[in-house]
Amino acid sequence: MAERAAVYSERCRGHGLRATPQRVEICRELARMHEHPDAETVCRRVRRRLPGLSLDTVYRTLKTLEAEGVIRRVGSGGDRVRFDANLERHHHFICSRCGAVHDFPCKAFDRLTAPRNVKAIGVAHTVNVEVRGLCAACAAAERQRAPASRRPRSAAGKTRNRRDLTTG
Amino acid sequence: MAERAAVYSERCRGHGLRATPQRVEICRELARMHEHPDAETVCRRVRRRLPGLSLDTVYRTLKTLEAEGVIRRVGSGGDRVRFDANLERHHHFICSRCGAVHDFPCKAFDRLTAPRNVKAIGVAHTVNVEVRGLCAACAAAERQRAPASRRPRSAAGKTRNRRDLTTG
DNA sequence: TTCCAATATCGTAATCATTCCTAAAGACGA
DNA sequence: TCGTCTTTAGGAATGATTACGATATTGGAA
Repeated sequence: MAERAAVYSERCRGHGLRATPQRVEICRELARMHEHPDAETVCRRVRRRLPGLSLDTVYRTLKTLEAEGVIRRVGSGGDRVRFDANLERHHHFICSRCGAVHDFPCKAFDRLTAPRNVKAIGVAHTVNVEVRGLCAACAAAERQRAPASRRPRSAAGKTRNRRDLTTG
Repeated sequence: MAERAAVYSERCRGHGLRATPQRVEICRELARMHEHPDAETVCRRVRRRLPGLSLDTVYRTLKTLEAEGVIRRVGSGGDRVRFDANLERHHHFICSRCGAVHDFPCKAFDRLTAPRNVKAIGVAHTVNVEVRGLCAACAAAERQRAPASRRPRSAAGKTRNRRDLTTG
């Protein structure tokens, strides 16, 4: 545990950042969470150790870590930004109806490398696969809505309550 | 031209949606644009034909089209959501520094299919690859900032001006 | 063709995540 | 120890997105 803190201190310094307790604890918490937390969730959880932590600091730190390539954003979300600090390679399933993001592992996808033509665009660091479709819940709702026939005359998707649907 | 409108009318009705002129024109404009426009850009362009178009309608329509799987969001963006209506298969390069999104084609990636374990999550529709790294501009800026040494003591990325950096 | 209920649109106001501000205090690293 | 970077507090501002009430339009039935 104590060693872990040292690990993240080193990581910060390696990126030319001061290893403040706030940054270290935010990093530790991110590494521990395998969900896709938003800034407020991170703040809430880190506050258990650093009660005075300000939300502003969390936003600043997350932005910094993203720019350094330590974490990444996920979900193409509209309402709130979510982050992914899962360092193991994994891929994403995104529900185009409710916006939920689920991780899944895939050895075959892990082996993919960027093709040559991306050199013209920039320097590639990571390659990940994004699968889109309907999550189980939305697919069930879809079947419910149109059991066998084609169209129930009304009631399109009503895409409300997009928040808090993202799970790990 | 006139036929095109009919095509999109049909497409709307095929999804159980009323074929209003607003929707039809928004669809046509999206199909024509191979960039990754945000809602406001779409609105601005469609207003050349439908001057009274409200921004609210654009937002609603984009959300509806996304839920129907006709278009998708891109970029994991924080500030504004951008959409991708490019129906040909292609993949994305995302700069983790400035957030720019670039398309690139790749036959090998086009052949990918969702692995079996996603069945537990939901029903897959599309598979796309996301490459992350530094775009040419940001990579150049990085070299400039730290020509040979390691760290210029200060000045982290300063991720400002994230907007309008997304190109097609 | 005309009518009607369901739906979509408009214009504007409200919402809400995110960022910025200042000053003061604290902490890191050399 | 010192200088500089960071954080805090506590608002306040920003700006994209969405909700709201009134009005207009659509698609199918009479």
